[in-house]
Amino acid sequence: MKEGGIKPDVVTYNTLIKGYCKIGKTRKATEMVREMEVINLEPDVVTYMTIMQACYSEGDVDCCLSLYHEMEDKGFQVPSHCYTLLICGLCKTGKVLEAYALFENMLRNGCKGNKAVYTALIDCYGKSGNSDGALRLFERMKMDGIEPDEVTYGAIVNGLCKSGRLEEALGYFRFCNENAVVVNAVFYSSLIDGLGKAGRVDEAEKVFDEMAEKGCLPDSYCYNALIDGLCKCGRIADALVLFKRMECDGCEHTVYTFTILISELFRVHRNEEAVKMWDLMIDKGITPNVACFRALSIGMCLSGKVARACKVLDELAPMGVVLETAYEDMIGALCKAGRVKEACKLADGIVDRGREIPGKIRTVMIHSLRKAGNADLAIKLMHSKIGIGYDRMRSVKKRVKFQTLVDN
DNA sequence: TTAGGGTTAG
Repeated sequence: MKEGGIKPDVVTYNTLIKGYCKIGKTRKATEMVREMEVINLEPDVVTYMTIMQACYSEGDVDCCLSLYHEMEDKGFQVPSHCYTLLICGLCKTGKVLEAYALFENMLRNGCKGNKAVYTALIDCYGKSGNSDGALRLFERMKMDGIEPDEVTYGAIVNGLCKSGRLEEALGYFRFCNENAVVVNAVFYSSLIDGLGKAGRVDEAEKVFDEMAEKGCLPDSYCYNALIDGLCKCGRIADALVLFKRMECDGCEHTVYTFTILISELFRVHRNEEAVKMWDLMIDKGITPNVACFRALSIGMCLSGKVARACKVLDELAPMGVVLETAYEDMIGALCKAGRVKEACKLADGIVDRGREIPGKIRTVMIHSLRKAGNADLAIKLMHSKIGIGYDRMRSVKKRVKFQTLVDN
């Protein structure tokens, strides 16, 4: 800064930092804080909160925590919103105990709980299987003078459904209907999913129809939950009808829709239709993920089409889709089905083509055999030279193949 | 002339 020029103050820096955060340059924003310290300009609460907000948006809870500790060390008055971000961040990552501890801190330091914090905590308790804890927080929230809304009720119902407490979930649904709490599609999808998973798909269908009547359009979550429920009850024909209707109603199919149907079609041995589903998905430009390919590859492997599964996987790479655990899933599925010979053949093929490090495939084979209850072969593999001692400079022929494990 | 949060999936 030039002598006699106007020196930037903390507000100038905060504005600049906010700008960097806005364009996603959080690191640069953090560097600005160090720059401030160099020119003896103290960052203030707004500085910290601006960066913390950016870290929160990026899902970096550790960064939020260290900023919080830095604020505490400096003796700053920690604002309520800081606790909110930390608690919500911890809840998102499933750290229910840490989140609750911070909630206690928040209250101890004179801040009041709010809707977001209570809802996040209720959701986190529910997801960790502690619905009673969630309900206790729900009561405390009301005692605290904070009115639960459709999001809070959504979290409560989702938690209850996930722990099989359907009747109580339905009770809250009735309560909302009777007390003018207009529930949203998220709420409905949790309920439809819960009913479907509990084998009460008729009721799930009723709820699905009811929501449209009430002016709440079902979204892809609702469709997928009902399609899944219909499949689980063996009503695949109805699931396929709904699959068609979904598109007609203007609701996009998702990778979840296809995964549900591909799994189910393979399960009932309608293998070619399952493969057609996959092709349809690719044609529609929907990117498969690990779980979707797992459904396809396991189905193919168990119907004797291991090479075909490998071919599909190879076709994905040029599309920019890299599925880390694809081979592990296939080897695991074959071992689980007792088809160790095919698993070994697959393992050799993967290594022969240089697709994976031999040592990794060896570990996968040992784990898969053990998991499938075939401890004898797992131990035999462990004490053998199979799959190790191979490098690219040597002839592939010298390597001991996985197949020798089951040859004699 | 600066910081703003919560719920749904195979």
